Amino acid sequence: MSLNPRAELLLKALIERYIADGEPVGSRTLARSVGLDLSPATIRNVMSDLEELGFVESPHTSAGRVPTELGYRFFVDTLLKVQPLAPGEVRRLREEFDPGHDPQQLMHTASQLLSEVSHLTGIVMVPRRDDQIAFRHLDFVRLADKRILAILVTQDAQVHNRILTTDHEYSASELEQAANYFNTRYAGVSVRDIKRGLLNEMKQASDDLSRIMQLAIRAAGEALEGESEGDDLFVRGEEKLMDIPDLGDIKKLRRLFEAFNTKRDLLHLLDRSLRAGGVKIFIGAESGYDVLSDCSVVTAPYSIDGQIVGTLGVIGPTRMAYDHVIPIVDITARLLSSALSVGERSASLEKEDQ
Amino acid sequence: MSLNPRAELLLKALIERYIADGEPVGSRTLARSVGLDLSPATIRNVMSDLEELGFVESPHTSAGRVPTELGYRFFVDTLLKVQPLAPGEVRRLREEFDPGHDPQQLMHTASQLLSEVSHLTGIVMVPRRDDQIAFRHLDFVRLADKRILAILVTQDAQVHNRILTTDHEYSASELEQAANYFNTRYAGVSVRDIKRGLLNEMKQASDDLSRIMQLAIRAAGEALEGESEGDDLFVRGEEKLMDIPDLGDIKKLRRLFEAFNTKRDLLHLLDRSLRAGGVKIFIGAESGYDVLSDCSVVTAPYSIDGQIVGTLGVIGPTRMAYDHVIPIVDITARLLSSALSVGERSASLEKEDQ
DNA sequence: ATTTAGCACTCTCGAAAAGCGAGTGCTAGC
DNA sequence: GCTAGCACTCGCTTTTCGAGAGTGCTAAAT
Repeated sequence: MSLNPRAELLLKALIERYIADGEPVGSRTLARSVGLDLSPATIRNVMSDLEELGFVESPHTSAGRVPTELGYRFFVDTLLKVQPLAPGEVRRLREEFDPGHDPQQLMHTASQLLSEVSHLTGIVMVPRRDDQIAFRHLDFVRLADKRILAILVTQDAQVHNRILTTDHEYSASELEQAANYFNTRYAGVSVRDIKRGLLNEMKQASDDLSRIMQLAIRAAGEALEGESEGDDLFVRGEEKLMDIPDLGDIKKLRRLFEAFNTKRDLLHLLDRSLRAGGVKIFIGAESGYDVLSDCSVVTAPYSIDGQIVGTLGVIGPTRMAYDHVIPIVDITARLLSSALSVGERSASLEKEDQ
Repeated sequence: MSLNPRAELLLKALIERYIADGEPVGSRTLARSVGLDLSPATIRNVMSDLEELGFVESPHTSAGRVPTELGYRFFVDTLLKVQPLAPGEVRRLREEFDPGHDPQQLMHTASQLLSEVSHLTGIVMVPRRDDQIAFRHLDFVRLADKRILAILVTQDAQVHNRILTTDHEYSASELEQAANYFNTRYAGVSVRDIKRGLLNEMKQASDDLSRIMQLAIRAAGEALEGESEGDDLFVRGEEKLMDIPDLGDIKKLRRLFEAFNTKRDLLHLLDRSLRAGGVKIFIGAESGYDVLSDCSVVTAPYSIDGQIVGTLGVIGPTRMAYDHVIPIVDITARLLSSALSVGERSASLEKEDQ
């Protein structure tokens, strides 16, 4: 679907104006704000066409025009020129990402920064895909009788832990032995492969060893899975959503906040955008979740050592400054990737983020 | 300050009614709802007295009466009879506290339950007082060059971790040696004492050992302190606050949500109620934080093996069902204490919670 | 064929006005 | 000390009205 250049220009001007002011844009205003020397009447004719095509609509007979979701979509796809970030903001972001921190902390930082810099709600999905995360280190700590604390460190330096209750009492040296065996044997192997490998192994192994290894496999499995509820999503700056006037209606807002606590829908959405590389934008109902119906979500995947492991982004009103938000999300994803990657700094960042 | 019995009865009836309906209570309504056979006019006279004393007020000339903060205070202090919890709710709470879980998870559960059962916002403060928490186990994991992951387990089976960047490269065996030394020597000692002890020790020790121990002290110190921002407070069910009609004004609500993210004020408040044992109630401005001006906070401390370590509670409208909320907070605190205590089950719970 | 000027029309928003209902305070009588 | 009655006060809702903004249409101009 293509538009004549003048119509495009006007649509662009209208959307930018609407994003800036939040009020329906009338023909006179638009005539003045756009460079072309056209009378309001002409503009009205063009608007009429745009309305026909579904790009704009008017809230009521005598208000100006407002972009529809389709209009926004066309805008971000073909009209939008993203603004380079202010150097100050880039510096700010870069400084806050201290690669010396552990992943949890980095993701926390990321969500916080996304929120602060964009003035929207920042979200970071924590990776929890056992096929992509490699095992690094396992450690047992004896608690009371038959209760053992299993600590599992993954390649990304993330620490998972879980209390196991066993039916047999293990000695400290037994535990140490099991941990050692496990550590030397499985370092660097993906968690999923370990699970498979262990299943085989247990069939062959002697009874005694097998019992301890059974423990180890439980530790590995449960430490990762048990957490799935809880620490899998960072959300910061939820309160910023209260500034969205379209959500004046508290009911909607409440449902949105419930969604933050349930997390399920949000995780699905982020998971969807995991597959597609690069910045992805969901406008209003496009997300498919009607809690997000008046919101847009801008996401970007982030990676560890080149492998995509999670998604981050922001949630805000459909009427957001996409040209500003997109680079923020983009750069934050890169910075996080780079800080998480234990290897050398990602070269792509150095090249592109100025 | 004492009231004649009839006035007390009426005040009690008025507050209960107001808590139930949320609307100013007029003399006729009150006359009907209270058992006494009095005419509205008589009630009006009593109300006039109560208003004089500052227990009630009317929003405007011709509305019913509404309790003041002083009224609520008098109510909870001397008129309130707490309702025993419904057996179903007690069972529900008890079942959810699986002592097999780790502390983080238990606290998460606690905040979730507080919110669900009370229909208010649940908060749990995570203890982080280094003088009360004993050291249990330390472990180092080598990451890339000069980056070491320190994992510290405290007596309550809480796992803390931190990435240290060192200026010297340590071998795996050096690290193991340091951890071993530390573990055998300091098991059971409070974290604060370890810090002090180490300072002395480092002056005497040889250079080589001292360097490794320096690492250990950094690990111990930073692992605990580095977390102070982030995981120190669980808040669940914030969205329930949106149902408070007194906060219809979004501005106030927004400030409140900001307070949840800042956490500072909330932590102070919870810290204050740490000292006083038992359930503590802050009504409106009593908390001293004006974000909480239209809210009440009901808190109770919880303990590990008999020693108070943290506080939990709920935040809701001043107009909340105190008789119901108080036992919820009370029992949740006990159940959490009991689940956290690695020793035998706390006897006090068994006795009192029915 | 496109653009423009003019004009009648529609609709929202805010202020002002009116009516309703709930509840009070007061006074006089029981 | 309690109650009945009554005038009065407010807040809330609905209505009315006018102003303002912006549109669509038509007819003229380029």
